[in-house]
Amino acid sequence: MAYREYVPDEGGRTDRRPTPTSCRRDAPLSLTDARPAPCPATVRRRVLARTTLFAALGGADLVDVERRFTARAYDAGATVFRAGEPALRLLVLGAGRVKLSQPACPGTDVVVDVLLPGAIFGALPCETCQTYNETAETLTGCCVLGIPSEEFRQLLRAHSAVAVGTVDSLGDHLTRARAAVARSGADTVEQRLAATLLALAERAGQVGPDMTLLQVPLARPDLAAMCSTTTESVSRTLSRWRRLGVVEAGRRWVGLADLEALRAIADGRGARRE
Amino acid sequence: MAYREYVPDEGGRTDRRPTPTSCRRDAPLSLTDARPAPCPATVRRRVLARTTLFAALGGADLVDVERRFTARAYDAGATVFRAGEPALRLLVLGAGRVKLSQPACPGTDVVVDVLLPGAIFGALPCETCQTYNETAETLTGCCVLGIPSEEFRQLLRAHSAVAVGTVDSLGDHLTRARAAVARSGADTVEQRLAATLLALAERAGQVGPDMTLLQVPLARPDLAAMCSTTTESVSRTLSRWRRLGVVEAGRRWVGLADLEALRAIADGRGARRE
DNA sequence: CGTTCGTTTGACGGATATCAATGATTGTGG
DNA sequence: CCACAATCATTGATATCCGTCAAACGAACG
Repeated sequence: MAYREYVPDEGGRTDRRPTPTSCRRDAPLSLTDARPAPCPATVRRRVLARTTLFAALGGADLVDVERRFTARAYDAGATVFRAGEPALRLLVLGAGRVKLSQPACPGTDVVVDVLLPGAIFGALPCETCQTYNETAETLTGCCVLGIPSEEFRQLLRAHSAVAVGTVDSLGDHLTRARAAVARSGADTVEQRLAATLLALAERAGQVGPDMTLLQVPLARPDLAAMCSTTTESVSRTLSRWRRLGVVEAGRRWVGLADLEALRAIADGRGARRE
Repeated sequence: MAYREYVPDEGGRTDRRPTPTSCRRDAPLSLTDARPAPCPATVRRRVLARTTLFAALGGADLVDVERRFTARAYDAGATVFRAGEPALRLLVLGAGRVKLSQPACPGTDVVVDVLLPGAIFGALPCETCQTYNETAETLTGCCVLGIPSEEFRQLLRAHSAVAVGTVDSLGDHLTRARAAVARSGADTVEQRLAATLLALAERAGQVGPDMTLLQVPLARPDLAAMCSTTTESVSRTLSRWRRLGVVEAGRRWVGLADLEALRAIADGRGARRE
């Protein structure tokens, strides 16, 4: 993992015992209620230092780089930018979770990625990107660092370490995006959803005694938009898996109880027997 | 477009008149029969100079960079590397067309991108890429330039212009990959196929008097693997569109006759009436 | 001329999108 | 503190797109 959370995890809140009166559980995520984190300079520097982007940067350079970024805090559910708006700033996610979605057929959006702290997004340096290609919405309270895209290009040229870091970061994003394309090729909803959840667990899974909890507060429509399916199908599938003991899930959270079974499902072997 | 073909287009062969005895036409692509192009040093340099990667590089630097690359020619249908093999070399496509595919559910591959000259592929610089994530196969005769990935990292650090170019190139690839994710979210095969063809036309469309010819020799299974569907569905859809006068298509080639209609289809308005 | 590959077309069944209604949870304002 | 609204999640019934199986056809190649 390129980056470890700097926000205290509020450890205690992870006590999930089954509420007897309900098949659901209290949302066990430690992120759901994260308030918009303020980003003082020292925190900013720590955040940047941990990103793939600026990992290779020395102390003095880091300060120089940090100075150019401005920070902004967002509530959960806020829109950072919208697809089609002029792309002015390159952003680095300091804390929280952000989802990137693109409009597909009018009316439906597809979630192309979920970002963890350290990710770069917004006005990526590329040839013909005058406008944002995606819409960025916060899934939790977030701290976002930003820099005018022009200025970032200067940084690239000035600090070769930044350029190398950016290359690495973009390489990761590209790898992940292509994996998403491959995932979306699976023919059944079961396979796509299983693969999507496993990929999320890889990046944002909090391993617990009886399940791996996805530290991303995704609602059913979000999951649907990641799997090219509908809210209802996601719900049905999760219910079925819950009955089989493969996952646990509630309002805006999912935990993976049986990773091996999910892998089997993703590969087209196993599951489904109603 | 970041790059213009350096292989002579053999212009004359584009005379496609409808063969009366058949609904198909002679393959009108000027690439299908491209023999594996030899890549002498001067050509190599010209190729590299035109890529986004090395666009900003000065003359002396360019020579230095070029010297480190080795060239190799491939026949059409050759495998450059396979997913899972140790990722040793970063490659730059000099001439021809390459498709990248990832194994999805066992047995089915998904085409995650089609590469044009100038594209980088293979061992992309990213954090944890020990093995190739995709399989690269040539769709035409190709000239491929390669460099050990370690050596490329040195290049990145040594020439900041290379690093900036790489960032731009990766940004383009990422943009395209995310667009592919969004495309694959459309629910009907018609929409996905239309969007895919339009995206291809944008990059590799040769505009003619009565249609835009896709200069990529994609077979039906290839198109199917780009749209997450089956050969049969692609064939049926193309046949329907052919009857409506929206496209023309034959063995390993597709021409778009009515772009506006295709856009309407991709957006979920229009088409289908058998 | 025969073989092979790429493509086309048909028939059928199943997975899933769609429509619709209910239930659970959260937050708000009285 | 409670009632209400709003959001999110679940479940059912139905229609249909499309994946699967099967077969035939045309083009290319030796």
